Amino acid sequence: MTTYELLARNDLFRGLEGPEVRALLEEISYQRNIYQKGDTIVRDGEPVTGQYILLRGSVRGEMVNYSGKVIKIEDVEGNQLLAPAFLFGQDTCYPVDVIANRESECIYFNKISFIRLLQMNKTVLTNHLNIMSGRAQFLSEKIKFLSFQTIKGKIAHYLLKQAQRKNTLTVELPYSHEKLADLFGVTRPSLTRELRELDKEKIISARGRSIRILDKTRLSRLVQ
Amino acid sequence: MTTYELLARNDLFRGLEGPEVRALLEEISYQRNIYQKGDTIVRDGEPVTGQYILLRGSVRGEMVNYSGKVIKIEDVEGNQLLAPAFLFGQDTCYPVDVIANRESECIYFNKISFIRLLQMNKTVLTNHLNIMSGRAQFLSEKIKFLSFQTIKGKIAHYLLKQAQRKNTLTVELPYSHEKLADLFGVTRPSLTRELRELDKEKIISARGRSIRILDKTRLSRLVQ
DNA sequence: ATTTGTCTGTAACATATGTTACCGCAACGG
DNA sequence: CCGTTGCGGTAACATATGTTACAGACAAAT
Repeated sequence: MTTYELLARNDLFRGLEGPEVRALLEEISYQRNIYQKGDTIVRDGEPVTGQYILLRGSVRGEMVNYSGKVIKIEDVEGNQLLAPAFLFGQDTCYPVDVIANRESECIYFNKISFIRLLQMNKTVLTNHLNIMSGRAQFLSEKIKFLSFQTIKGKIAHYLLKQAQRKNTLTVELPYSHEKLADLFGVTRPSLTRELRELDKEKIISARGRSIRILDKTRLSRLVQ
Repeated sequence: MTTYELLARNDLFRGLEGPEVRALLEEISYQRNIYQKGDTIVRDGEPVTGQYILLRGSVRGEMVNYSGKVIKIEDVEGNQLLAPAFLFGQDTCYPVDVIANRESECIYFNKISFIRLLQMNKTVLTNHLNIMSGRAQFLSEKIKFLSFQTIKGKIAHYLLKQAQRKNTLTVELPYSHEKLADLFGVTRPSLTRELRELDKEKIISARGRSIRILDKTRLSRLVQ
């Protein structure tokens, strides 16, 4: 697949065909780079001078805190923008190291070129606004979530949202307890314990990943 | 002060003069509304169809959870965009009720007009990208903060950041323990207790709001 | 068929934090 | 001068959650 076809599948170019993407990119300067597993793509604290797009591969964001300990922040898989919310704004330094998990390919626009790109095409502009909005919405949701004090509160909130979205009382968890616990910011055994307890209290029926809401009223009361 | 002069001081129009703002707005349709104390400006769950700008006054965002309890999310004072990150993206419904704290004035662009505005002027476009980035950066910072598990970790992180910013070892807390505890997402007695303990361990010297970092190395180790 | 790894379930125990209540101090206004 | 108020400090106790470790179920790989 050509770079243009790959890019046409990226959210930034959603709605455009390969040839249109090609026409846009012919007017704009950019670089392509291939990184090997373990290569550092950007460093924590480095100024953000442009926009990277991960075409293929997988990278991770790592944060180093004052005491030198490394914390993985998140994985980014294939065909996405890296740190779309850090090219603009006051604090235009990368908040993390970005390191390739395996062989990965990136395309890079410097800031001026990227702004031109946004101005040249209305679709690209609205796509980018969508991406940034999506990011902020994701973060905002995550904060609400982290603010629910108890694990049961988080479970209740999560289940009620899922149930509401699909308009059903049975929820098939889309992740393992392990991943879900990460999402909730708690440990796996604690999450499992609380799920078991809700099951014992007959508020939900939980067997592994499949959960059925038995008593919506009591479940609702658990949301802080 | 005219509407144009007011808007010219808004971050969205930063870099433009009153007459330029006027020229832009003459080409674009918008509404002006005045709200009285207690009026609801937007409702939780309502679809976002355009962009509000709070010209003057003060509003608050309130969230109602499943169990009907009201939680204040944040205050927005004068001359700012309301929910700049929710006009685009998937989830284009307001996540909160927005209610006027006192008499307030808003200007409203529908989505189409707003996109036109962004396209008409490069300065406005980059300003808006800056606003949205700034929002995401703020949220991202907040998440990092909430993720530090222990209260001591939060204190350490906070103090080290303050100290670094002002390049000094003495920090005068800008808030009461009460407010700071809110910011940290913990209770006031707990925050005070931890501060006292750090003082006892001679890692900091804390007397009320004035704090002096005594052992930066050990303080750093507390950041998770 | 056996091994391997991943996932859920479980338990004992440690610990961080919340809850509630009270004290004393300083600032302030009547 | 004296009550009021807001704030920091403190303590006893309750509880939520983390830590660590292990066991069984199941699927994938060999």
